[in-house]
Amino acid sequence: MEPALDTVSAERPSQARPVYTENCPVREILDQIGDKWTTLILLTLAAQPQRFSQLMRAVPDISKRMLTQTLRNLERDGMVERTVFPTKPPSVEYALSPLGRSVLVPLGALVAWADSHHAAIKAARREFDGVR
Amino acid sequence: MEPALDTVSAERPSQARPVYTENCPVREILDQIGDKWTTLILLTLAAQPQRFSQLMRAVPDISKRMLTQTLRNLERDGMVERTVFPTKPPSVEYALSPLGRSVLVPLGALVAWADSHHAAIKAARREFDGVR
DNA sequence: CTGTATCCTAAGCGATACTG
DNA sequence: CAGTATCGCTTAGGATACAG
Repeated sequence: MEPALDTVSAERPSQARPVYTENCPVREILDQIGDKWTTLILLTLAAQPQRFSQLMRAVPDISKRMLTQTLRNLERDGMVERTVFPTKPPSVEYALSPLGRSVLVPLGALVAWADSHHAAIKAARREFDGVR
Repeated sequence: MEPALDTVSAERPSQARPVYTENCPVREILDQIGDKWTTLILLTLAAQPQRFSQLMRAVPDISKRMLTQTLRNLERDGMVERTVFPTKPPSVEYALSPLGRSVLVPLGALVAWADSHHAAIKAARREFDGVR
């Protein structure tokens, strides 16, 4: 498999080449992870498997529509497993799959970075907005 | 500063509490990193500082409008430094700041994850789409 | 060469009502 | 409880034309 990160090319050290072109699978994945809810759901499920209504409460401002949609996409990508218990009324539990747990490592690192640097970013913004 | 990751609460082990509420600074940062172009620009600048037109070539399908906008946001957040050389016609160089280089660590890890797992994801999708 | 301004479309998402 | 269907708004973002 090709390495994704086509950075400085040895043959042409002064010229960067295109990195990710249009139908790049890495782009696709990043796009989904970067959508409004996916990361939040993954982080919430990291704590423990949870039912639909628990997730609704854990992510206070998500709509049923978007929760369903996000969960379906995650299930489709093999990151989340969905289990239906035939109680009445039915209850459904969502849990991270091994793949889902594995993405949590780099994702958690990114969240940790955001948490420890958001003060610096806020300061940079004030500076920038003040200057111009 | 509070830890961002409010996962399993010790007091109420069977109940997850809300993770990130609406005006969470971590959400803001993730939203920008997760937009269509920011990560691509950061990765491209990781190779070397580059001029506007070089970036246009390096990211083949970005528009001038979005390149400008993404660079401005990154500059505003203190991740990218913009230097104007008073040549004629003017040339402008963009480079990562220390903050920009620091985010590249977790971001690079995430990209590496995406690269090494996109085959598994594609397989999961085929499975899912085939079953239902 | 490095932008800015305007217009316009497509996608994302929320609100609401309905269903097994 | 756990969804689905429909609607309509809002925003992201592409195309194009213009400017310093």
